[in-house]
Formats: sequence, C-alpha cells, structure tokens
Amino acid sequence: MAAARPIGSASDDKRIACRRILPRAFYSRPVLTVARSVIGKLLVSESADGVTRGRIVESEAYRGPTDRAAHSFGGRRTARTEAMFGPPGHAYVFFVYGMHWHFNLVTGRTGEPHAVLVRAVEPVDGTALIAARRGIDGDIRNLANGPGKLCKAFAIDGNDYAVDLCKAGRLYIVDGPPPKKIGRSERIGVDYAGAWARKKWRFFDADSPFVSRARNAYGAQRKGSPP
DNA sequence: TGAATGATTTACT
DNA sequence: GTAAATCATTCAA
Repeated sequence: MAAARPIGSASDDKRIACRRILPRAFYSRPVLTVARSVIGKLLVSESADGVTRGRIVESEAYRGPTDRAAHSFGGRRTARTEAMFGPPGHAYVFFVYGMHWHFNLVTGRTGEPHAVLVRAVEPVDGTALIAARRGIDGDIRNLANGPGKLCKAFAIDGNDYAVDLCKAGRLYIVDGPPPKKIGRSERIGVDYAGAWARKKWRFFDADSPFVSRARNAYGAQRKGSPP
C-alpha cells in the first residue's frame, strides 16, 4: 500500500480522476453501513464553471418509514420524497428554511425510503471555484462544513434531484480511503423526532477540522442533561 | 385557500 | 448567546 499522501496536489488530482466510481452495490446496503462507509469518499461535481471535488467527512443516516426524523416517516411518499423510495445510488435533494438545499444518498433496497445526508466535505479540488460560489474567502474550513454550505459549494440544487450517482456525469462519488477514526453522535437539528433524535446516527472523521460543529472532536458531546 | 414549519446559515448583541 | 432571513412542502379545513 502506498503511504498516506497529501491530498490536492496536481499528481494526486490525476490519481483521484482514475479512481472508480462507487458502484450501486455500495449504496444497496443498510443505511447505517453506507453512512459510515461514505466517510473518506470523494464527492465530484462537474458543472459548466468547472470541476470541484471534496472528501466527505460527515454524514447522517435517515431510516424511514419508522424513523421519525426522516421525511419518509410513516411511509410518506410525495413528490418531494419520491426519490427516497427509488433505487439506491441516486440523489435525494431537498430545500429547507426557504434558502438551503440538502444532498442525500438513497440507500438500501428499492422501496425502502432510506437515505444518507451528506453534512460536510473537505474541499480537495476546485477550491477557488468553491470559494467564489460561497462568496467568501479566508478559512477554507468554512467552505463546506454544513449541509447547506456544501450544496452551495458544489452547485447542488433541485436540478440534481434523483440524479444517478453511479455513473460519470454531473454528480458522482469516487472511492477513497476510510479515516483513521470515525466518531459518532446524535443527529443534528432533529429534536422534534423525540427518541429517534437520540440515536447516534451521525458519523464523522474524528480527526477532520472540516466537520460541522468542530467542537465535538470525538462525538462525546451531549447537550443539556438527558435522563 | 391558508397557516405552520423546517435534516440551516448568517449576522448581530 | 439570540434572531432574522425566506419559501416549498405539508396538512388542515
């Protein structure tokens, strides 16, 4: 095995471009498995203004129809959630808070409304373009360390709804090494889901400074005083 | 037809 | 720490 190399060099870029696109078999596994396994993989976005690549460092699993935090809870199948019920390896993209897009990977078997929310990415290639899209410069850790930021950084929106991630095109994910240590925590922003919000279905690279809410280094943080 | 709300981010006190 | 921004989706009527 090759020794660890810094990511982002020109030669490394060439190497990344040759990596295999994750096959549908990667996605057609239990949603928690996919959420954990996708940490370290590379998200690739190709658009008219250029190619951007980023290492996925944070994810969350949503397992409808039983998971109260999932949009597909109770088997709710609407125009919005339709992609979650479709075949694995496709994108579930939705709009929230009147201004932010979120990007998910559909997992499991067709008909099982399971998805993995990609919450944070470490910019690897096309950083200047990402910074321009985000309208900020300075600390690159802030470019894609959140689900909404990430979509803006990689130009993901409703046009990418249900796109097939298993073939080269607008959006796909290529193989990459897993991190040294994966942290776990409760999912963020789903307090309305009661007990389901307390499940530790958030996964992240414990050593990455590019995860959202960086203070939870090892996922041990708990807010408040649970029973 | 209308009202409530959200898998967030940003700016401000 | 708090609050504003801002609208598609959802559900009730």
